[in-house]
Amino acid sequence: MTKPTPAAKLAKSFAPADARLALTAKRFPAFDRETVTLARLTNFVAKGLSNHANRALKHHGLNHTGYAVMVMLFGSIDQTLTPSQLVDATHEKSANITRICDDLLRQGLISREVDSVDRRKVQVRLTTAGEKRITEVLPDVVTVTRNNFALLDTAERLQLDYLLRKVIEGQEQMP
Amino acid sequence: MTKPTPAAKLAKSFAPADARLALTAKRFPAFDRETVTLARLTNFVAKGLSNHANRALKHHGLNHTGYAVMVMLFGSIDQTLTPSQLVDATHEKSANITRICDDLLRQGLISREVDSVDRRKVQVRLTTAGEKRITEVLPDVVTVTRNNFALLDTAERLQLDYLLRKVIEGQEQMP
DNA sequence: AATAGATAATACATTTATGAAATAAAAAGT
DNA sequence: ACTTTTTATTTCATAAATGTATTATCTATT
Repeated sequence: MTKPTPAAKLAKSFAPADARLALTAKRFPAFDRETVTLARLTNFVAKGLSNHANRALKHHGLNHTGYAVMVMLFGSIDQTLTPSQLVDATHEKSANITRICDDLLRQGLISREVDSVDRRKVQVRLTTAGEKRITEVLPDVVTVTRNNFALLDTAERLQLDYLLRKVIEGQEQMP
Repeated sequence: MTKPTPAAKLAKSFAPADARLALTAKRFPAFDRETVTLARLTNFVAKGLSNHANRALKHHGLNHTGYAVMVMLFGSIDQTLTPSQLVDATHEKSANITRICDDLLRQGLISREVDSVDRRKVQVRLTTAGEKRITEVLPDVVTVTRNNFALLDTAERLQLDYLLRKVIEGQEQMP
């Protein structure tokens, strides 16, 4: 038998990837099967999260990135952030923030105003329509998001939270 | 004081997101802060993984998705899979697999052949050049991938593996 | 106060990814 | 045998994301 797959009973849709990575590890000894598997698992979970969120958001005229921007604005003082702060909060690249804000602006969900103190900065603010939209959308998306993690109990969620932050901490130390 | 952030010392780059989500939870009681946070953390870790991998892959003429395709082929019998099997192994959409294979074919790293038994199917196979390329690339990418998880010990890696699979299991049960 | 360097945001070209439709072949049902 | 349905892949139009360059403004240094 080949090396046992961790938690073999779980997550059938990951089985094909498991099988391929197991064989790669066999053929290429330096292959670090566990960390590569973790990378693929993370990628897969992230895809599932955004796919499910997008489905719930589509008929609200949003996708998961536009939604992320609006949530971050909603959770900010005066419902206002600069594009740079949106980059920091969403981890999207600045060019993507510009593009997404262009779209939200077209929909009338945000406004843009040059900062009067530092004129390099732009203040992006949720409009009344934007606040209305996000509060309409939130219940749906929150439910969908929760469903992704429905099988984890409270302790497991906290553990996952901790482990993911520890990974990020490691990533921050990478060149 | 607002509710304490889990593992507050860890992962500075997630602090802005934490702050926004905390305030959103305050303003919108139905907001499930912990699961939404988990979703953002997962998204962020996945971004970091692909960004770091892409940097290591760029001067090998690959990106992380093309690399994923080649690894899955490398770990397959006769180093051959159909596009559908590549979809199952990589979790990329079929149209994307077609596009990526077009590129790998242009580079001479794979071959495509119509299956003689079931003529709907296409057998995608790693060429000699493809095998050479992937074995050149693997050490670099494996090192980079490992570095992402450098701060986790063995038990934590197994725990993360288990939790991610449990999330996937939950996602599989979603409509 | 003039200049050099850093920061902020956007524009543009290109790459990457997707949904939906089209094409083709096999399998299932009649 | 014939029709319907399902499966497999690709095509095409579009969306989403990125890297790099550009413009503008601020900060620090001389």
